[in-house]
Amino acid sequence: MLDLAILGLLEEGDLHGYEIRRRLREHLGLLANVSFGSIYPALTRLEKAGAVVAAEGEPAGPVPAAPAPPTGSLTGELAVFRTRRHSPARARRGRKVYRITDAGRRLFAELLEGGGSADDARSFGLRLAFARHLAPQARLALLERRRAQLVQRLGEVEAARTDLDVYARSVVQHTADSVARDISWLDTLIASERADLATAGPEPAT
Amino acid sequence: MLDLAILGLLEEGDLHGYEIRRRLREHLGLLANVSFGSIYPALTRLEKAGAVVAAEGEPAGPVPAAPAPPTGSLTGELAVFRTRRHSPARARRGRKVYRITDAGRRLFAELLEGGGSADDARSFGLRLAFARHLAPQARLALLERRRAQLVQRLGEVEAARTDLDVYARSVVQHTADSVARDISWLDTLIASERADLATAGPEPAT
DNA sequence: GTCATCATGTAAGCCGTTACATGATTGC
DNA sequence: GCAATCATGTAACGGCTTACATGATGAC
Repeated sequence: MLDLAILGLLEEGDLHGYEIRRRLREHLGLLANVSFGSIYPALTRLEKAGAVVAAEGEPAGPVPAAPAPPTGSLTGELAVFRTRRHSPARARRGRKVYRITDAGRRLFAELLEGGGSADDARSFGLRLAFARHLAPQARLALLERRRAQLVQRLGEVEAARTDLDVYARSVVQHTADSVARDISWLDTLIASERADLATAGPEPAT
Repeated sequence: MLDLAILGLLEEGDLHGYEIRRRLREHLGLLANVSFGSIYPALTRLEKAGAVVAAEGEPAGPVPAAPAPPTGSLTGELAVFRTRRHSPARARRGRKVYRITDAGRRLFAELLEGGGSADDARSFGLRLAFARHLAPQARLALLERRRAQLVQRLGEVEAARTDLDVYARSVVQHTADSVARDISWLDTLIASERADLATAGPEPAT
């Protein structure tokens, strides 16, 4: 799950560990408390797996890094700028900037789809937050899979109509309400995706 | 957290591991996927700590177990009945029925208050589900502590107004809405608790 | 020159999972 | 007698946390 988040952030620009953590806390509310003890090992692991490469201190390369492809996001370039604010010629030592590789992009795509199979709320939220990188059909599939899960969960929760006391009942009830709300949220997202599919490309596809 | 759940269930009647798991899935929607690999080690741990005692196969004791104190819940007694459905005289071998001890009750009370300090949603939900066992003031304190946490979280989420794309923004927005909803739910609970305190015992206390 | 912040990393441990192994009881 | 369920347990591992250790950089 952390891998997915890291790869997703690296998709829009090179970053070092400290910065990755900062963005995790700031941008996504999910994964807010992720700590260094998780991030650095994860980066090492990803590097060993060939999903990312580390450029220690950006050794005076004339070509900065991200060639600013039209990804639609300025964040990456801003980060590079901010990084260089102080020492325009000398790179900061001991700072490892990571860049995603082609293999990493493939891994990211795989994780984004159902690869890791983790089906909790956090995992879904994370996937959806990066859904921009997903093909329209895959996006729709993600939403519908999640919806089905929630519907099932709602059924289970509502079946638990036992002799609970006030407090337990309140918890169960509020949980059920929350799940129901999540489902209708998903419904609006699904409707919106369907509309996009209908207008943009009404091809029958595979 | 599991310890809390187990002790809470044992407060209203003696149970064996398998049954504990069943109730966890059924009653509380939280902790729905807790597995045997967690429960049995947890029980062993609690037994070693003196929080529970195990009666292997209920060795023909004439006094069943829970002397049916007026806890207000019939669940425990029902469980005992169901357990005995088949073999009224002969106990099932290899089945370990656990009973909570005084030390266990103390541990339970401690965990129920802020002992373990874990402040996630699950932990709170679990505590609230057992809030009946809490003193009114402690109950109120629990609710208000949680409320403060959520308010802070809401602030952080709303501060994250950066240049997110549609999907990420939707996730953040829905998260914020959910947190806001949780807060107003807590508000009704808090109001209700205050009302109870005002009518039942308007003592200034400590 | 010292303090806050930036930055990376390691070690120990918690809390839970899956998978595996085993056996009793009951319904048919 | 056989299968489904009930019932208990172990082993290996996963993912993340806290706490610790270290050092560079920049502000003042």
